[in-house]
Amino acid sequence: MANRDDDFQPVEFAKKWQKKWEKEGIYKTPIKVDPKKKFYCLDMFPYPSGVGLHVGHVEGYTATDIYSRYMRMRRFQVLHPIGWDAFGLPAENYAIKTGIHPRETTEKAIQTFIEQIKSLGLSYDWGREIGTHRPDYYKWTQWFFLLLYKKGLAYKKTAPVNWCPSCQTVLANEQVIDGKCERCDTEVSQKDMDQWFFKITDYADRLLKDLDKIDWPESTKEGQRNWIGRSEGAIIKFSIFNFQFSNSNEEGYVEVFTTRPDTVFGATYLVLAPEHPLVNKITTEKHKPAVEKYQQAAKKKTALQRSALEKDKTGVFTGAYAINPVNGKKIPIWIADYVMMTYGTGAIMAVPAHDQRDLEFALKYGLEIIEVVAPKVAKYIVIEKSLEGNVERMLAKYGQVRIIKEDKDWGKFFEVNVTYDKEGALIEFLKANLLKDSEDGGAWYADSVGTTNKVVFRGKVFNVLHKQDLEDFKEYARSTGVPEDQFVEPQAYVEDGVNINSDFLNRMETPKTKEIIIQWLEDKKVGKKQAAYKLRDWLISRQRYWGAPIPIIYCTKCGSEDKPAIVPVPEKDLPVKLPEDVDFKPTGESPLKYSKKFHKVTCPVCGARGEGVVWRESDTMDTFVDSSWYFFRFTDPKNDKEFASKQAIKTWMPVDLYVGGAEHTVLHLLYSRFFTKVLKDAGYIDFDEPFMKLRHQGLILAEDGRKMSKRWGNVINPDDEIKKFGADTVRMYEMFMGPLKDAKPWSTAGERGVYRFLKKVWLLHQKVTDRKPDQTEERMIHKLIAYTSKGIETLSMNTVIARFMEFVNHYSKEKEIPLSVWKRFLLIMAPFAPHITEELWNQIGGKFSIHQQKWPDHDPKMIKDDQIEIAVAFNDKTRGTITIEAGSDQETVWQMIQHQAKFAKYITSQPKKIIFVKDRIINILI
RNA sequence: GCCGCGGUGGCGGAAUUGGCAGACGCGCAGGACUUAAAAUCCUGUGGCCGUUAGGCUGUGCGGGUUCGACUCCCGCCCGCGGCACCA
Repeated sequence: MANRDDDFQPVEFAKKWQKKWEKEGIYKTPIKVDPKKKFYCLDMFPYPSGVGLHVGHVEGYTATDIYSRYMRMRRFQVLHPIGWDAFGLPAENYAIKTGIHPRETTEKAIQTFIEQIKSLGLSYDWGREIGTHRPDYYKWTQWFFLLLYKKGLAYKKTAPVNWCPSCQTVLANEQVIDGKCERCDTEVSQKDMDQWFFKITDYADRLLKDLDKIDWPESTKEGQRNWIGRSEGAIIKFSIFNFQFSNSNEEGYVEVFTTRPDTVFGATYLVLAPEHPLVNKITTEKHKPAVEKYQQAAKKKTALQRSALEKDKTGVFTGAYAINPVNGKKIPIWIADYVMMTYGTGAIMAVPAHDQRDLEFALKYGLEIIEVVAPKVAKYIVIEKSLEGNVERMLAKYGQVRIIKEDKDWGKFFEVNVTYDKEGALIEFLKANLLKDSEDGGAWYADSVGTTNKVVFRGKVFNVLHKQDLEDFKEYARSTGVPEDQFVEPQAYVEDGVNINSDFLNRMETPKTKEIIIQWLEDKKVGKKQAAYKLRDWLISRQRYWGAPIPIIYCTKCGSEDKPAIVPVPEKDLPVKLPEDVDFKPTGESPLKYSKKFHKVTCPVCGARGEGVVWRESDTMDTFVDSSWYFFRFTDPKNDKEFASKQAIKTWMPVDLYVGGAEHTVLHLLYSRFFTKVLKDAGYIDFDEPFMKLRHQGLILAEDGRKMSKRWGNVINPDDEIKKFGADTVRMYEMFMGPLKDAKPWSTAGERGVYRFLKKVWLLHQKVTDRKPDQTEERMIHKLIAYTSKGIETLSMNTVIARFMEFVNHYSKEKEIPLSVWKRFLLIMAPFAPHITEELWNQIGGKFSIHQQKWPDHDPKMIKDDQIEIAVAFNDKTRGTITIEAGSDQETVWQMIQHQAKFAKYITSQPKKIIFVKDRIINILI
């Protein structure tokens, strides 16, 4: 049969084969699995949005599809499932607008997704499809909640939460971006509410440590590390001057967390967060009004105001004092909103000389500044014209001198590196010998990177240790006509160094000092070593309808009217189904609250019932709870006795390859790891990381280089592309665009190029012959097989496709292609372009299906050439190439070169030296 | 500010991890086929000089190591992503 241009109907035969694949069920997950040959290849399951599949989905899904198909051909048993992360706000918001039930819109969207995915020829096992919104799924989401509750990892507390006034719901910290709701960009405010939390903080250390054992992108691991935010330090107790807790005889104290216990001698005041519970107890009568006013104001501030944009530090004095445990010094206690209640102990010891924030605060309010760490070496910059005589020689007495630049007006600029013990002498010397106020700028300055609280200017040294000093300095500088923007603002010295003004710590160097002071604090029982984390417990309550209900019942009979007992729904009563009789309008409370049916319940413990006596929790769970365990469900999706059987989990987990967008760096990936660890501790599984190997797909940008967006009208819809060029083109083009992880712009012209390539493949069929391949051809296909295998395994599909193109270009120029070579080529291209290869396989009488064939072998011996072309360089410049026998030695190659006329002109004399790298290069130095 | 990633032709991107920079594709230019267009095929294509042979130069910038650097080291510049008053 002669394939011609006109016969190339990729869209048509794609449909034909898709139908046949489905009918024959060739992508069903195998039942008998050899544990050593299992492969779990997972995509991040999509939220079934009404817009349908995006080209970004196609990229990730194609990559895992190729991988799965390849592994199947390598005779691995592959689990490659898909499902729907179906709960969530968009469907509910749509319901609020239109009154259409979220389940209806969601199921419809799922149908669209299924059709789209099928039209791409992705090899999912549809028998394992799951949806988080279906009761047989969320039954187990609720089961997980109960498991966490049983293990003491789910708890309820009143807490200030992030409240989005527009979505009328609580947000997790992770969902607040720059103080705004990640979904609607509305500014988030603080609100006290009764909320359910998962105690992920219990797992902070393990979540951090276990990152070392998984193969994930470094950036993603780093993202998680930052999010967990572990810092080593100490807790130090400062007793409160003349104060006792009212309910005991114990002396009152404040605990602070610090990462710099070595600077404790420089602690000149304490700062508590405005909402710190001690504040009201210690504030003196005189200061109460100001303190309360400040607390009120702080409470009103949004997260946005309180953080980044609010640079100016504010605070008020409480009237109370604390005692610094290392020197007995009486220091004031302030409150300020630059201290967060949610981190550390909600209180700090302020060391203004060595913390930028404390320094700004201290300068503003005139608080004491004591330097306790000096840099081992300070840098001073002195200008030549500011001194008389040999400046370099004079300065050399005080430290290492280096010329950093020369200026025709000012002369040389010297940098003096002075050790801390000589710094005082240098300053004295400069004070005494500087030319003062001379017209041409007898000025000099010191930019002492270390002790920058000193500003040295025109022969005067300003020790900016107090607010007044700074003002004095500015005043003086201004009077000399220096523009305001030239002023050096004092910088706290935050680096390591040598302790000064620190009694028994003096002359010790920083990392060591920390150990010593911590030991001292522990001995005196006024402090201890401690790590602090940025990670906070995971708030999972949502005042929303379209989510899994929290399986909790409140009973006033088991508890009391004031404090109803929390009664978990017994497992046998799961799932707690979403009620139908609801109104979707957001009120700030869950719509479930207004469902009569839903609320009517009998206490499973005491059997009490009745309105206001027994009722259900009406909040639903954050959708991230649904997606924190779905990968387990895929191993056993129909099980109604367990979330998944031990056997199924043992067979398939952990996931061998997980591909998805980088936007889930912290949320989903961290929560899934947390759930996995909880399951391990509860004895359900025996591993503690769910995803062994993770890769991200990059963003696909529009043709104009911008993000695809309805607003710009530059969105590429995969459906349109499939209709125009066929699924194989779309798949292969997306793989050919560039490395999977990179962001890259779409190019319709580039897509056409891939289409042309596939057409060439199609036409190659005419040239198939029974002739046996010769040695060169045999080598070529062996190399291609080896390259393709490796390329798929490293997910560098783009270079594999480039090799395919080279191969096809080669045979397009030949008269014929041997059948045995052609067959193997079709086999290795099958994972990339499943439809066209199936069609061509069929045309040469191959057994159905090509996708069930074995991956062709390659002989490692065959991929090494025996004739090799190497570069010939003279004096480092490549002047040509020479074909040699593989493994030839230097002498042989050199002889050959001397016999070739084209190199003769370069050989002007005996070589001084010859550099020879076997089978690579020969470089002759003349 | 801190952390992470990156910077190679007109464009997307290759480069066996220190050994012929620019594979493959797009675009562009010239040519073939055609009444014409599309499709297809052939040739060329980093820059500069040269009619050719060839020469010089070239991987963000400045240094260094090396026979040899896109690749390793030091110092910068720019872009992207994340975190951000975290003590």
